Amino acid sequence: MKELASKYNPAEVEDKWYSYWMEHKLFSSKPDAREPYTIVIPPPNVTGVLHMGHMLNETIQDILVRRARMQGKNACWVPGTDHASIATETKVIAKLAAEGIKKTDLTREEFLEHAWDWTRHHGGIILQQLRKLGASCDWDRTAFTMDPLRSESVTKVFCDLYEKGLIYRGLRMVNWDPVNRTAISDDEVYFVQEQSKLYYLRYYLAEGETSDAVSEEGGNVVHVDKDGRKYAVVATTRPETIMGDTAMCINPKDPKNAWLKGKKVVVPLVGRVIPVIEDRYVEVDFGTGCLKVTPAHDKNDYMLGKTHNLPSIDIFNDDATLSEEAGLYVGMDRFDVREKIAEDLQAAGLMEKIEDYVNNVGFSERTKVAIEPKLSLQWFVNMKHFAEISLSPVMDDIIKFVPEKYKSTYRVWLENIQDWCISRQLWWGHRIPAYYYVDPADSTKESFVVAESEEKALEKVRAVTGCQDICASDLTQDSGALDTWFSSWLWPITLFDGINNPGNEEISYYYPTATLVTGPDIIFFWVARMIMAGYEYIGKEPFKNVYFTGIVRDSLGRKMSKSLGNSPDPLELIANFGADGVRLGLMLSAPAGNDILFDEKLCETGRNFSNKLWNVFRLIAGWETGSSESSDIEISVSDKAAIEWFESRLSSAIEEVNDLMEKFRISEAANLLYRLIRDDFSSSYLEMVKPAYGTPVGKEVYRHTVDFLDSLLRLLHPFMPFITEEIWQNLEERRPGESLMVQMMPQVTKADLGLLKEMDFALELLTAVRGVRASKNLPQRDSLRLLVINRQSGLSSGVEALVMKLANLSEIVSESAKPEGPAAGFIVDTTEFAIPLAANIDVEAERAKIEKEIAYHSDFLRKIEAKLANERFVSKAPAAVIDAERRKQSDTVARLDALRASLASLG
RNA sequence: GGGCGCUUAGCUCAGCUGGUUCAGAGCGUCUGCCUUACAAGCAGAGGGUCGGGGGUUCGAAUCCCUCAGCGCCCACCA
Repeated sequence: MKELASKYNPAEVEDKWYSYWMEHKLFSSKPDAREPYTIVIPPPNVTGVLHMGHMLNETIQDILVRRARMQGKNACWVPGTDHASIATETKVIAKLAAEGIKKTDLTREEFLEHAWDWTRHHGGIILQQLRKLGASCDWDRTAFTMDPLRSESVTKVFCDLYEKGLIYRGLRMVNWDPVNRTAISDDEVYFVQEQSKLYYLRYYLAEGETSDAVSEEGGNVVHVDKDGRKYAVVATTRPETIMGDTAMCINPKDPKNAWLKGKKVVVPLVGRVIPVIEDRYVEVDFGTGCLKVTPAHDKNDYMLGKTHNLPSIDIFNDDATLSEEAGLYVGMDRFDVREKIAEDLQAAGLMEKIEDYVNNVGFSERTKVAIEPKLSLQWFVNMKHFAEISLSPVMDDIIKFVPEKYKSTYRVWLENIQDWCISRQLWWGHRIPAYYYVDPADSTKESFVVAESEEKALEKVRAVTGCQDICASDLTQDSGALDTWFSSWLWPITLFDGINNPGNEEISYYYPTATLVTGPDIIFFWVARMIMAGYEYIGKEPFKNVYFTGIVRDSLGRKMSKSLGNSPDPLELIANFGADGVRLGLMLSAPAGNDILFDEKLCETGRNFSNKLWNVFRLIAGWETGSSESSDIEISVSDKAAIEWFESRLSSAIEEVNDLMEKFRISEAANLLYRLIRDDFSSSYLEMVKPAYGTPVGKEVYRHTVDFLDSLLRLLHPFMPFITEEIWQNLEERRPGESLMVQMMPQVTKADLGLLKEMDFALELLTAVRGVRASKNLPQRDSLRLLVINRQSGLSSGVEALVMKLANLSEIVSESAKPEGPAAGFIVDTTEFAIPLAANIDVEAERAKIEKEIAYHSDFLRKIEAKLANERFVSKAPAAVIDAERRKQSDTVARLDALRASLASLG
């Protein structure tokens, strides 16, 4: 055995084993007779880089996959990336802008060329980084949401849903991103409370409107200017939209504004005469109770416009500058207009007042620009059908959500679902397979067909129109692209080619997948929609479990972000602490669904533990098994007890780990293994069987110890794959290509509960003796005598021998009473012990200590006795509980007796 | 405005179906140790009225009500 460094060096080890696993194709999966265990990666953005959120996510997936593999399942983890339509397009535009190129100067083809360049250049870095983490993905399966197979599937699905009437094109109020000049879905809008202003504008009664009959009676609030002209006041946060006003609205039950009923008013500055309509939608108490209605630029106004048949005036261009339609401020930006028009209104005497106001403003998630509600022709998926097929599987736990609380989030969303706007006015993405043509019978009419290809579209057009002269150049494909999620929602299906090639071997074998690991932030974007697509296209759930991780925050609880600079670079962490160290650190405090407050300290704990394990190996590897004769030496009772105990301990730990993993309590499982290895195996077991310096270890002890370590390595492997492989490979002779990765998890054997309990007692006794040593300054190398006073029951000889060895006792003697002379006394369970001391002890301190104990236990006893004296308790509580209570009572009495005896012996 | 969740040791959190000697773990703190695997270590110690109040129960950290504080999601009244 070569010389082993006392410090574990992950950098040397990790790359070596990753290459080894790759070389021997250990991540590779093909359908076979075994039970499949499939995980599809939540595809990161193709041009993204690894951040802490990914680290958490991918570590969990790797743990699940590696564990399943070691349980004999055919584990398959499919990696890939997402084209991230809007995110990538935004980045490419920014990059071009830096080079002085505007998107509008390019053709679609030229732009896509740039985008593909960018993708090739920056793409897939993140997948390379995942290897550093140890991710056991089947890299041969690496997919991209915009590769040919996935693209073809997307187009097919679009056409299919259109045929089924589940996709439609319609004029709707959508969220418009004026920077990217595209519609976005409701889910891509976030709201921010903003400090803004509420402008109160004067809407004068139109010429010829008589209001003579109006009196102030009945609660009417009539505004009159100095010239005696009557006007209404409208409060708005967006005065720049008045050019689009086509009505003013009041609540029919509003007494303040009753005088306006049926009247017409004049839009300030614009001069347009608009009617006053009535709708209960208007809040009487907000502002003045008068609402300006701009059907083209507000969702609610749009609804009002529809109900009351109002005209709609679109005053904005696609970039949110004022259009010709506005008539005023043409070409100016909306926010500049807001300031300008406020001044102009003021100057014209049309501004009643301006108040500070806090309101919620919607922003585009991608470009961080205020979204503009805009009426436009877009493509939608009818979600009613999908909501129906996807609710009950989650409610009935056919798809299990961990943690469960997200079930209700999911239900509420589905119950209030809106149609999904899937068209984007972007180029980077799957192009919408709709083809427009001018109707040959009526040149003013534009029609369209939806088809998988231009050829098929042409056929359709010819069939529909009956006109064979139409050729490809007469067709114009929709210039828009599809929402990224319209490809992601098919991910678990398209990874196995289940759309183009339904029922193929792969989809039949790997689908439904086992567990999806993702953040709750994309439960609607992605999780829900995958469930929908899964049932629609395969008729089965896409996954059996969804494990929602929390958000990784910094130690102050702040979200990690680039701008705060509080996000550590994962690769740097790996370089500092080893991938294993980082993985364990993350897992030690990452309960499902709870945010994790990340601190590098965690990784340090992980690294320290790696080192611990490494030294465990060094110790065992360094043991001499001695000459062949020594192998005949009979095993000592203490070694035998140690082995039997750890066997039981290990078995019960395996059982616990199985249970925890079953319940996705991953961090608890990590914690358990951490303690099992550090405390039970290293601190206790190894110290028990460790041979004296220079003496050989017995063959049987060695054999068992190696087996124990082997089992521990298997259990730990999913969490810390590199170091466990390194040690496993060196622990015994291995054949080329052999790997811990594909060994079986250790099985539960029978745990001897009596022995476990006995050892707990022994370890407690050991701690007590060490406590005496620490407080009395008695070095470990000096052996002590231990007296057992009035012994009730004994330890087995093996365990007793272990206590003697670990506590360095010369003997354990039974006495009927505590003998005279200085001694340190203590009680474990109900037994009193004493260690005779050479020097005098501090009697007063000792007395105080014992008295404190007596007080505590007396109080405890009082409570128990009160309980047992309670008639209702004795008659109502189950027998087992009463028995336990009686046992507590007698134990406490015994303990108190011992304490009092101890006190008395102090003299 | 609606919904969900949280509050247990200095910090981060377990504590599951009310009862196991139940008040726990890790980290941090303090004390002593360079003991031939490991100072990235070992041994020992201290530390909590389980957010406040009320109720149910023989029995409550655990169930119910209420108050306070915190967090998240949804909705978007100009």
